[in-house]
Amino acid sequence: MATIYEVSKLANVSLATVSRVMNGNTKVSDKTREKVLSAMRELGYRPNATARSLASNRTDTVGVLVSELNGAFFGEMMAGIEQELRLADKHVIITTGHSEEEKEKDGIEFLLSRNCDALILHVEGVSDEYMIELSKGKVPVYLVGRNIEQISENCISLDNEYGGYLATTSILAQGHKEIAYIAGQQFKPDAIERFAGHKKALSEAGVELNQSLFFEGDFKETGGAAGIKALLATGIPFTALVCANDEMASGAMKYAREHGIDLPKDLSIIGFDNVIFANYLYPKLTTVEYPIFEMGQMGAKLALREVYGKQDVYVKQVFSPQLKMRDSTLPV
Amino acid sequence: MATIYEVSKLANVSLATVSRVMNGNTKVSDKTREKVLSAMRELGYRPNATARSLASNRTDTVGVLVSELNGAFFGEMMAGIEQELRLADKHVIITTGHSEEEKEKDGIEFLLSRNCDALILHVEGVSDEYMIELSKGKVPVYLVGRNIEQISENCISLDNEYGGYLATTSILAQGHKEIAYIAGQQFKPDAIERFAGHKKALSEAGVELNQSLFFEGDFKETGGAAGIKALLATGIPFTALVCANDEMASGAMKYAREHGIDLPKDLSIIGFDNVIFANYLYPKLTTVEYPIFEMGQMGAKLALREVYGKQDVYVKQVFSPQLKMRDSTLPV
DNA sequence: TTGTAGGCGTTATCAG
DNA sequence: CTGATAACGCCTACAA
Repeated sequence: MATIYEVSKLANVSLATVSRVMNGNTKVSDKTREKVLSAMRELGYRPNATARSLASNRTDTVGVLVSELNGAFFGEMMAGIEQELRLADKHVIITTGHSEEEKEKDGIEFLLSRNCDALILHVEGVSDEYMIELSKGKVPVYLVGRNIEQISENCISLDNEYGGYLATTSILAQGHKEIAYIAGQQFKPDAIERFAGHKKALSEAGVELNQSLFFEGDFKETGGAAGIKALLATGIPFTALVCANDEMASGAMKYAREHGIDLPKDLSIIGFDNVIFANYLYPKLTTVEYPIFEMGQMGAKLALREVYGKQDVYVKQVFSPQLKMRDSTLPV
Repeated sequence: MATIYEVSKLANVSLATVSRVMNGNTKVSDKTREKVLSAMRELGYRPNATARSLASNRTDTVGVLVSELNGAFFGEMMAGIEQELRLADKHVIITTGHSEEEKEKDGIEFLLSRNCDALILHVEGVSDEYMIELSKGKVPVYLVGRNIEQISENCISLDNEYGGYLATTSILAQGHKEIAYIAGQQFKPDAIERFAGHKKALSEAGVELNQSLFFEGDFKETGGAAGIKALLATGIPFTALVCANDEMASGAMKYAREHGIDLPKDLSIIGFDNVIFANYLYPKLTTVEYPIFEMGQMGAKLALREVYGKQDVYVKQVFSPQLKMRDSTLPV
């Protein structure tokens, strides 16, 4: 593989000049540039990323951590991040945290060990304090899908509480009063906030929250099925079921149908996220849209602007959820 | 950040010895090792991955290219790859090819520019010839989900034709004779092979293939909807619909239902892949299982064995699909 | 605008 | 088993 040295010899210029042509920072005369470029072509020269990193102290690599690589939600998020970064010629190195504190920390360490220029994280297990501490480190850290007051300038977040509020409000507007709820793990900020929105909507409407109709799920299909099973087992009637995400809603729908519940007539179900398959379920799932693709993009843009000095990229940091009315909810 | 140099000074040994302790290849006396290790601890030393790469000509990084980052299928594949590689302390850098020849080539270039130690690809747009040529290069290339005869020792693949055969055979076994087909893009090997299996099953059963009941989709929900729409528009009756993947099946199901078709009574639909949501559709989708998570793992293992010299890892290269009988297909 | 020279932090090759 | 020392390929003051 040709090195910069051979190029400089062939082009009859110094190493520095070749470097300048590559990087385009400094001025180089057109004639010189041409000489260099043609030498590069002739040798099929390709810069060595590693050497470049060592000398420049930049790797052009952004580390990304998500809870899971499968799952519709994270897929969209990664797609948004990758698209943006790739356009800017930055490499994405990816790893998972599985929503567990220790694994998330390991994952972050793992990314840091690679000398990433920046980190974009979707973490659910680690504490705010940990993140604040991490942010003081040398490597800039950006958070997608989570807002931490003290480092909010590094966060891209959704107003989850409002989303939860929207969901339940729409259910209430359809006249439901007996409403069950399947939540996400209550250590996850998303889950907590959505549930807070739910409670707020109820209280505003003067509807009492029935603790027996609350189930803590896990944001997965199976959790949704387990949830509705438990809720039905209470024997307490309910006409609507609010799920903290679409996966659980789909699990609940499946279970309900298998147990003779006629959807949506007997039971209205609403989800959260609006992942792609929500629209392909039957009945089509009413849900709250979480613009995670765009939020992923924004996380990437934030990094591009702050770390790589891309000026004038617009970054929106706080997103608002939106209700997607479909067929899985019906007036009581 | 402490460097190896400071460690060597504190431990009173040479750079080389510190390096040996880190890498554990060469023998170092226990006493020396302890000295070095404690010096490392004291300084909070962490090796610089970049410098290490430059000197060793290894990056401990594997480049992965998939068509899309969203999508249930690719999510599983990446999860399998990442899990395996992470366990072996290898970093995964990921990018997309969007099933287009040029973009795939760009993506591969992009990964190569990062000096990956190996590439694991799921490519659909590039030709066999291109891949064979690429394999002659310096960087080992492994293919998941595609088999190319000349480089089959680097491939992890599924017997797609058999899968297609299985699907249609199961439909025929239920007495269907009027069978429509929604295929994937006919430049993609998967799509071609599955369809070949379909034809084989038909011909074995003495059922004639009706060209008018063939539609070339795009492996996406929307393509499935467009497909069934076109098929219905022919006016030719059919009692079963074979889709080349689950996404299209789900799109077709949605469209069918919206147009008054009673599933599965009026129409049996079968998919391919067995992505997670197949089981949450209504009716639950009969499909052919594609063990892509495991295949991703195998791709990673192959790389670990061949590139990183991990002995004795067992690698299975050819997988067999399996029929998943569910509720979306019914005897005629 | 261009060239020179000293790093960047490790690994690897030799000796010892 | 351990130590010097030259790479590794490029960047970046600084000088010209």
